[in-house]
Amino acid sequence: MISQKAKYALRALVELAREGDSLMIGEIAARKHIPRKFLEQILLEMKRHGIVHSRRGKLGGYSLLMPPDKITYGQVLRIIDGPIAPLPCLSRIAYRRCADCKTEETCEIRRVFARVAESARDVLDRTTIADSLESPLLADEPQGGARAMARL
Amino acid sequence: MISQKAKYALRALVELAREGDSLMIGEIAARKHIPRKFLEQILLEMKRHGIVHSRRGKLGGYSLLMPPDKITYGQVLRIIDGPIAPLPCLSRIAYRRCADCKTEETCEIRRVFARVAESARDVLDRTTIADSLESPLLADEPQGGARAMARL
DNA sequence: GATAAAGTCTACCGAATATATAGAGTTAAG
DNA sequence: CTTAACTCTATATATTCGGTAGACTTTATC
Repeated sequence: MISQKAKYALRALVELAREGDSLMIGEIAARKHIPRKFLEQILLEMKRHGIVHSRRGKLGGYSLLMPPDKITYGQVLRIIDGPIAPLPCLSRIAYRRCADCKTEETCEIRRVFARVAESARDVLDRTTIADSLESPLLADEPQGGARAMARL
Repeated sequence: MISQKAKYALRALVELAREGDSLMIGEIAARKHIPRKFLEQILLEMKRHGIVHSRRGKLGGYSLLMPPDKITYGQVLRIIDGPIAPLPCLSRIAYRRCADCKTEETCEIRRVFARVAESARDVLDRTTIADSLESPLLADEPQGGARAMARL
């Protein structure tokens, strides 16, 4: 399960992309039903990672710093929730050996989760905020992969 | 990230499958470096779900109740860690609406995570304990499904 | 330059979850 | 009837999650 925080982050970014312009934090919070002070922390972190830009003072607000089709789900999730990999020894951003694992080559379960990680990245690193922008009613696949949208 | 507990469960099941016979809990714990009392709880839960069988008393021990190629990774992970789905509204075993989501049809992020869930299940529900049994050196695909192994 | 309204930063907090430990109880073999 | 296994329930401890609080800084406008 992804965290509530990550959901908030993604929805806020989608909202900023929809608006196309600067939005006040309170306005985003109200529209997406996100606790305002919590959203502050989230956007601040997005700012530190160069995803959004902010302006202070009256007439302040947040806006996207990168074009929506350059912001991937994977990027956002790694910032908020940390590694996508299901095992620390499979993480690209925060590799750690599994404490109780003698050698990775003979780990019985590593190869299985490597495939899970790979397919999760395949989706998350190719899907962008822009892909979530289209009207949900005539929603089509992100970029042509009809197979990917199959049942469930 | 999957939990430590799930890793223990999977490794213990692989060890039981390797042994092919009954094994004492202490023996499994020693071989796989799993805290003994923690493993007790795990195996008890596996027993409640019909995965393993136990015998009490002297000469007691645990053994698999199902053949290793019928025990999937997905099955074990759902018992120990709960839903595989990244969002509660995408879970098959524990569906819950996202509290802050008006309608699922218009949720901006749901469709993306539906694809992640699908591909994770694709791997986890097709891979079994038996697939982790082969010598890691001449490791090949789980069961011939070349598609499942496809690039990335 | 005072005020109001926005973002910034740091700290804290309660509840839940993760990772175990402890110990008394039950069963079965010898 | 003793020993050695599994069984069950409770407890402990640390970390994470989801959120609040409040003081501070910046900027537009009067």
